Amino acid sequence: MPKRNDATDGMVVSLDMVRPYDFAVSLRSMRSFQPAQPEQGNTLRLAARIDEIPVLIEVSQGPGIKNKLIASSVQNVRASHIRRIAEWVLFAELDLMPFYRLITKNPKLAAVTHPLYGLKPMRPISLFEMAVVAITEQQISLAAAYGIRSRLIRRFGEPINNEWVFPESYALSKATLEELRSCGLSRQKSQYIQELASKITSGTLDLDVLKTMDDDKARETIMGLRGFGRWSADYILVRGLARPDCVPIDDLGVRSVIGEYMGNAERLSSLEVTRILEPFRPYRGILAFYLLAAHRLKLTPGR
DNA sequence: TACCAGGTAAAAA
DNA sequence: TTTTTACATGGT
Repeated sequence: MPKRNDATDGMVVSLDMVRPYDFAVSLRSMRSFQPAQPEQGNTLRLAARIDEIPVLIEVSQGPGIKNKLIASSVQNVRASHIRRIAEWVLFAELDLMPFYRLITKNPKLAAVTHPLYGLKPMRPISLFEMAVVAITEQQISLAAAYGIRSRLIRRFGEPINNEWVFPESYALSKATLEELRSCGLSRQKSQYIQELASKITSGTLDLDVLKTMDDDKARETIMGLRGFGRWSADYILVRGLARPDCVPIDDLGVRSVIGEYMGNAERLSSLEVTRILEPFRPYRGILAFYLLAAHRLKLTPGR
């Protein structure tokens, strides 16, 4: 039941998460995949634009109530919007139980995933942002892509309480190619981004329809867009939509981590990864995600 | 300094 | 149809 929060004149919403869910583990896992950041505490901060207004949503555990999640905003915005965004990002509707039942048949894997009980992948607020991220990360190092995105965000995004709202498609469609290039994008990538942003702004393209498509149809749709090849399509399915059965089998990290926990400790070939994951349909993506998280969280204890 | 890093579209062969 | 090329930044 949405409530006015008198102290802040904002909105507070309790989230409806399909259990099991562990917010703390999910937050630690998500941060372990990001470049090192200043300490951010136990709160997830989501900057979004809602009804033309920049809004900061904060998600945290209700006081003393382990299973209750609270999303709040200081800005005055409809509870339904806060709920929709937070439940999308946290993957509220994902039911982990069938995955856990599947994994108990393999004691070795069950031992790896047990400490992560309740872990769900987090998804970016918008698929437009995800698509731009995919383009920036093509070919160049993640560090280089991160720098380019920082400049894009500071130039075309909006600040809200020390966070930044990722640029609207409108802002990037209006940007000149020179402006985009000055952020560090190649001529080619600037065109991809401008074209994508223009299609979305004009209403020709709605990336949210991907949410209603099965994996193959979504992949095919993304690859129909200029600038998006096989790698980018898979990247969006895995990271942007967190499809439970999707795995980036060419990814070096995935090949290493599957080898570490399910193989001979060596990095495997893409073919071997495909074969070894076969029995774990339709949760191959969740399994790969758990193994990556187990690996990352071990390497960076205390984060 | 030179090379490579979680690619892609377009040109050339 | 398959192979080659240009492209931009940051780390090593």
